Amino acid sequence: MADRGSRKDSPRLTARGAATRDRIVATTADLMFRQGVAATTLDQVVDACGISKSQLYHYFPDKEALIAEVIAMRKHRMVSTQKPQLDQVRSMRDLERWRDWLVTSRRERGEPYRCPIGSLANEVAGRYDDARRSLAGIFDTWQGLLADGLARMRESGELDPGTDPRELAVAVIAALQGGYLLAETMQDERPLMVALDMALDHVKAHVRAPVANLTQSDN
Amino acid sequence: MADRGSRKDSPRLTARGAATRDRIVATTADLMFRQGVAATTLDQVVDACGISKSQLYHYFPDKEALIAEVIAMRKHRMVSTQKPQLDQVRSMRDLERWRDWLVTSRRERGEPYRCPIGSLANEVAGRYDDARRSLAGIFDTWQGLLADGLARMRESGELDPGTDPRELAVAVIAALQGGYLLAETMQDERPLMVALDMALDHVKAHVRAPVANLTQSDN
DNA sequence: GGCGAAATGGACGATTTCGTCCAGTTTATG
DNA sequence: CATAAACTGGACGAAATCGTCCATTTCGCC
Repeated sequence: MADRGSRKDSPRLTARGAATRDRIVATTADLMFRQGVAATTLDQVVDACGISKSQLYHYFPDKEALIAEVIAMRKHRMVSTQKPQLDQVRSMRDLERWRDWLVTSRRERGEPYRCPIGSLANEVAGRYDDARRSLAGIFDTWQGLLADGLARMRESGELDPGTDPRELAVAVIAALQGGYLLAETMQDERPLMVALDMALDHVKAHVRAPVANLTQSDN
Repeated sequence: MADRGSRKDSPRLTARGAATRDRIVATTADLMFRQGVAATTLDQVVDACGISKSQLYHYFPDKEALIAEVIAMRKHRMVSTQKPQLDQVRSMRDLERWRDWLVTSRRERGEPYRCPIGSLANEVAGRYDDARRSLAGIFDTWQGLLADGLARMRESGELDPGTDPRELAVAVIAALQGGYLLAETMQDERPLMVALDMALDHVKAHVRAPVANLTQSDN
């Protein structure tokens, strides 16, 4: 398993130190999620964490390194929430459950219509190339988790043998991201749902045609 | 026609003044497109325009007003480039032409994989609510142009009578935006093309089913 | 307990950035 | 051509922001 570099660069790290460090990253991630990377000040981080400036520079050489850690945390968090859901995908029904879970879990937490990864990517992609690459890796991993599920659907005969799970996964994640952007901008969750419905219809279009009963109305 | 306030707030405006003002907006728009809103400094704008600080504050009360003008310009530019294309949409073939034009025109200009409106929206949506509303209006207009084309396709009988052009347009624009985001992050235009192909397949799924030959494979 | 390293607090400096001010120049118009 | 208003240049101030420094406290370990 590839070490993210969180623990390696600081030779020795006390339990308290590790806790503080993690708290800094988590708090910064939250601030950057809500107001953006550039708009998040190190002084804000210091205040929100209840620490002093020297801590920040004790654990991170500069702001860019802190951003890198935030991204690493986002990857870890994405995998730990998405993997359990996507690993269970074996049918269209499971995929619909995943879609519903995406929408309802966001709604329940009262979070803004925004993807923690997508919004990050949009802001830093043209500015910090290392960050951009890391975020590309996150998207790649995400698409991989989804593609694995689609591959299972193909192997089990639900999807057409000619289906490319990877390409399908790219399309679905793109729809998800675009749906988030429109939903946030218009302050309305319907664009997100519409986009996800399109994506799932697109997957459904690759369902192996049943021998009879072609006229069923789906959705 | 709703005046955007470009000419109204300055009672008299010399030809030279108007030219300078427009140049400021255009240059700022370009800088913000390439490096983001927060990362674009007023001093950078001053340097890039070859003007001095007082001009900026002669024409615009503050940075937020300048951002507002940039957004207004983006709307104008979007309409002037998208409307000629989308007004001609009367069939799936036209829609495919629009898709190809989107991809190739970006490629020819050597621009980054980024939507001038989407990237703007992602950055300011959670920060300046006025800007967010304006951008929502742009998306709404854009979707309207596309929906009109889809409505023509429905009226001419190419699309199913039960089709909702507006909802379809939302889905297509979402795919476009998500495709842009993935393309920029992964530095690869394929996600954009995959997303647009999905969107067009989704429209195609609403093509009125021919009376016979139901088992045709689309795509 | 004692020693060295890690962890912490908070002031401080350098730079950037937004916005102001005022003196000088150009333009429109009688 | 004279005058007022639009236009312009560039220095300047105030605040924000990144990053540094050093004294002090806490922790790990013998």
